[in-house]
Amino acid sequence: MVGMISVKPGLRDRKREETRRRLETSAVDLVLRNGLERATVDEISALADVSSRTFFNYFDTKEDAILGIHDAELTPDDIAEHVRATDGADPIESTVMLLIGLIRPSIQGQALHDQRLEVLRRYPQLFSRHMIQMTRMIDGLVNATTTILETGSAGAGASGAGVSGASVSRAEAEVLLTTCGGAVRSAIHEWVDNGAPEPADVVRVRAVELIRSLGARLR
Amino acid sequence: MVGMISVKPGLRDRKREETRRRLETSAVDLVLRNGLERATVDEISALADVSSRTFFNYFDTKEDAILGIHDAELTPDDIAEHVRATDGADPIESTVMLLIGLIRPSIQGQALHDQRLEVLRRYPQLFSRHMIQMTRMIDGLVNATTTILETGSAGAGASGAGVSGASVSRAEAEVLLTTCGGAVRSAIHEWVDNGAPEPADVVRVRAVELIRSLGARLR
DNA sequence: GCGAAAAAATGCAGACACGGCAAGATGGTG
DNA sequence: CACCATCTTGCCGTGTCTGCATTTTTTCGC
Repeated sequence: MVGMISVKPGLRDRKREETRRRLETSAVDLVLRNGLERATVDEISALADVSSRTFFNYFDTKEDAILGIHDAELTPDDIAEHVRATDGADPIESTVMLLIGLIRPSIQGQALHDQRLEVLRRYPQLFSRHMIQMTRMIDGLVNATTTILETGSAGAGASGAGVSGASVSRAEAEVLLTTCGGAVRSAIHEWVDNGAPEPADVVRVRAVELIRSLGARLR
Repeated sequence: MVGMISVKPGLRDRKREETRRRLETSAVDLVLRNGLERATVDEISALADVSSRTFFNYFDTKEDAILGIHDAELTPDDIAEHVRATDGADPIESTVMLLIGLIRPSIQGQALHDQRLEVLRRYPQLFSRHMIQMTRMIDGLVNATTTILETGSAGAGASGAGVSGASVSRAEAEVLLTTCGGAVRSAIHEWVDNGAPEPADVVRVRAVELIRSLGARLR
């Protein structure tokens, strides 16, 4: 479900993508214009030229639209795919990349980019949404990883996603992933507070750095 | 605001405490009886013999009532107090104790105890509420710690809460605290999934163990 | 005790998020 | 073109949560 939808978009899917984009930009625009509270789903939908009912066909909550979160479910296959793609890389680095990839849309929406950053700067509460999302991802990750380890469906490459080895309890995996998620969150936070030059790279490097630093401190 | 409210409860405060307790038990009861979705604020309030309007004088959200979360604000003074109380203890251990203390009510409500655990077992989504709460606490903690470090209001004991030393960036502190929070969350999760014998001790020990294990793995 | 002041409870009205359902519009396909 | 799947939309309901004005309850000085 990650890199396999490239045969041909088709008008339908293009329109759907376009509508989603319009909803996201409308949401961000209205939040910046009227404030987070005063931006209602009705207004956002109206500005995007769809019914407010349709809004909920695209997003679960208002905040998801603002952040551009597609509720990315993470299947065991996705993990396996990622493991394969980043084979040989450092486990921590690989894990951080995976997590960043999941919330990338919310921080890298091209034209929305600057405005979305401004929103995050003005309403830092939205970061908690990131954390929730991250937690859900982590749960999914742990489950998926467990599945992989049990079924061995990732083949010989099952030792790369940072949760490698058979002697890792579920709790240990959760803690490791939570730490990575927290590092990513903090790195994004820093990055937003500054001007935010190049996206993923800076964040990734900083996140890994933070994890290393923690490792040193836990001695 | 932590250990100083012991002069004399007074009728008012006792009643208030009682009402809160009734709301919490009513919430838990109804969730177990009718399910999480079908338990409405109106029902909960009715069962607790207060108006549904009053409900929101006690809790911000329905889930807060179910979990028994009082929205514990953490002031710099609280931190200083805690630092003083756990002076000499291991920084990690001290930090874990602080975090556990903040969500203790939600896992240690005496008579509610078993039922609340059953709720958590049936609806694990509620754990995410814990995580939000934890994140908020962490933000508060980081801010408070910064204040302490700047003003030095904790006196000579400012080097105990796990965020000691002057060379700790905000991001580093966040990551460390997030890790501790994640460890506590996972420890509670495990503890709930089992029968849950003695509360705080088991959770604390396990959480610290998880953090140590992570430290070893981050080599 | 008693009466004023503070605090809490309540009722009411309403904004808003979100969901189910069924009818209508529209792109994909043989 | 016709058929099917999917998407949109309107309608209406339920439930969360808030502001405001009013009433009840507790506290406290006297």
